[in-house]
Formats: sequence, C-alpha cells, structure tokens
Amino acid sequence: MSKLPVYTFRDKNFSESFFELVFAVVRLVPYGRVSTYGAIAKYLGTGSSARMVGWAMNASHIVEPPVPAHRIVNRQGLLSGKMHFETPTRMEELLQSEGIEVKDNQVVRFKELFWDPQTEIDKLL
DNA sequence: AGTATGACTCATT
DNA sequence: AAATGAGCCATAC
Repeated sequence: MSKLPVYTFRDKNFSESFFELVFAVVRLVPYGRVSTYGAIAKYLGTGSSARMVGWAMNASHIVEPPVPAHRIVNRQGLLSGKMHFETPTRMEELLQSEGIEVKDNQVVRFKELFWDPQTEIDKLL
C-alpha cells in the first residue's frame, strides 16, 4: 500500500501539484543547459525553499514524462545530487552526453550554461 | 513530540 | 576565497 504524498506550498496543500510545478519547470530546461534548485524555488515563489526542489527531484525518477533531473545542480555548479542517480557517475555521464563538460563534480562554464527560469521564461513573454 | 537530516542558499566572518 | 551559522521545511525515527 503506497501512501499518497501531500505537499505543502505557501501554507496550502497542493497534493502532487507542487511536484508537477517543479517538474514542469525542470522540463523546460533546454538540452545542454543547466539550472539550480534555488532558481526553481525562487521561480515558484520561494515559499518552498530550495531543499524542497531537491526533495522533488528524489521523486522525479519515477514520473512520466521523464524529468531531466541531471540538469539541476547547486548554485555553484556542483553535481550535489549525483549520489541519487542509478550510479554515482550517471549524472555526469548524462551531462557530458549533452556536451556539458564536468570536471571535479563541477559544471565547467556553469555561468554560461546556467538557465534561469525567472529571466529566460520572462524573455519569451 | 522532539531531534536529526538533507539533491540548498544566503549573510557574515 | 573559504568556512561558519542561520533559515529553510518535509521526512524519518
């Protein structure tokens, strides 16, 4: 019997929708680009703190359509979530397969590859 | 119910 | 520039 998740966002229960919001934003991150937990949390209103985005990523492996969780790194460009993939090297491999260079658990030229939903999505509007 | 623990970040030192 | 402390908030025990 699996328990149904209930998530809190700005003092309201959004059930799965908080996850869906996070997933929706993450899925917008273009191929070959990266974003951060904090940027996504901020875009969603800051009410949920960056930790909750990482928490959402934990569940992102089992949802459809897939979420490119490997494109989410911490604000320094470090692959802080690599341990949560199938293998500790999986995240790095996925990034490099997209042409993103990774050295010492860190995304090279992170600042250029960084995709900020706040500014990038606003640009499209 | 209280404490500890994060796929985090920011301000301060 | 690197380390530290505080804020964050759901989960696990």
